[in-house]
Amino acid sequence: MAASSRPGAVDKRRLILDAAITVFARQGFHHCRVSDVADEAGVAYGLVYHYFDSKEQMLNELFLERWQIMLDAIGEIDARDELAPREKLHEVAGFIIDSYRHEPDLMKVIIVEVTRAANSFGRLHLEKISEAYGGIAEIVESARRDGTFKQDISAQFAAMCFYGAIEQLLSAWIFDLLPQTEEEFERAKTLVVEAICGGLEVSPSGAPAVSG
Amino acid sequence: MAASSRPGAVDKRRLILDAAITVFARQGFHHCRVSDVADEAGVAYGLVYHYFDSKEQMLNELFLERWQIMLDAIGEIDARDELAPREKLHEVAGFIIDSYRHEPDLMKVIIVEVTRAANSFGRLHLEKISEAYGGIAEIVESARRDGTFKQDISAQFAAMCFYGAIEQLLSAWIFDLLPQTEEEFERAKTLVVEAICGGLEVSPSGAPAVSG
DNA sequence: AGACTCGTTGACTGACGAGTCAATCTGGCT
DNA sequence: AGCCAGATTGACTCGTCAGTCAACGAGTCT
Repeated sequence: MAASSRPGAVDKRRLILDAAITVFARQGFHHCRVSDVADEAGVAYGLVYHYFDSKEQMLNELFLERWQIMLDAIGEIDARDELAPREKLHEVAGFIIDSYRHEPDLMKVIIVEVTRAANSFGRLHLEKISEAYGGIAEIVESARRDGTFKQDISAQFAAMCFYGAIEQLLSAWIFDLLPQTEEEFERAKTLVVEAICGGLEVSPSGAPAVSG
Repeated sequence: MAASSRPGAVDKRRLILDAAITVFARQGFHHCRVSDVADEAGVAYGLVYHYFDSKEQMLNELFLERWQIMLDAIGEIDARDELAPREKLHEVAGFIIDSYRHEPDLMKVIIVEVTRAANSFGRLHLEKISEAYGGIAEIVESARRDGTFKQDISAQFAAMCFYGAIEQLLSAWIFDLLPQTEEEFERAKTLVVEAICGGLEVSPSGAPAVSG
């Protein structure tokens, strides 16, 4: 595509996309100007339109690029037969949480401007977003089949609860409502799975978790 | 305040606010014009500014009005000592789900444009939003104290998971990803509590849930 | 050197839409 | 009737900003 001609040259396209992440995360997609992105990238206004058709297309591309990586990850995790259902969900939670840990701005943009924007932008990507729910649902479904998970909670429903819990955690971090330390991120991976799979209540007859 | 003079007259302020709910829900806050709201209300453009300072103030008011009702409801539920923790959470989930059932447009606006809009608008109301998490956390906290809920999952954390699961369900309904029938709404109330309190996994030693 | 291509520039345009305001209406009161 | 206060109207202003475009630069090839 672009900038493939001179090898030494910086990939301006990538540069602009990265600047967009920073600006969208800081000011929000609606409250920033294209010129803010150009300034952040240290590039002329017009160059943005040399590489992208519109402001939306940038957001578009940021979302699709990252979301596909997540979809692939979920698919791979589901395929690992050696893992128990709870372990699979732990891997999924871990992947999403690590995504936020390593690229908080990008995840913030994706969640705030796309995933949670039911009107306007998110609608376009509803299908892609749903694929993630579907991937998680498959993990749950196979756990229901082998008797590990309860029958009376549908896989789709369970997937929503699980994903919703994780996204709420990310939101809480984004909002600075929960502490963001390395330990907290690690603890969260285990706890969110424990909360959803094992439940908040202590085991009925006082049995100390799974012993077999 | 306004229109209290002539008793027979329609409360135009309320009329405009209701129109705003419809328009914001349909087109999204950012993608609608103030004139759309005026048209929907069957009122002149200028009248909107007679009753409200700005477009944002309308959203502001819609959110605060409804959210306060929810905060009060959560407080009252928490105060009912005759209820077990799980029953309290069932009441909370029920209240939120019924809110959506009875006023889907309003809840859609609140969730999409305020609650889930970390940048821009939501930031202003972070404190109010957090109060809800705090209210749910208190229910969880008392359950931890009396030994019903696990010690190793903090109340704040648990509250996030619980609220996140519910909000994701509402989102799924808003997006038309899950069926919206009376039965589904009722089932969801029980299932979301079952998922979070009891967990997705079947009870360890095969004990058939809480029998007491 | 001259010509050609593609990256780069930033001033400019054109549309859009939030918010203003002077004029008009309505109904009550004296 | 004449006056007043508050409701109602909608044309207009004015700033903002997405997107355009003509010009410029920097390599490359002949």
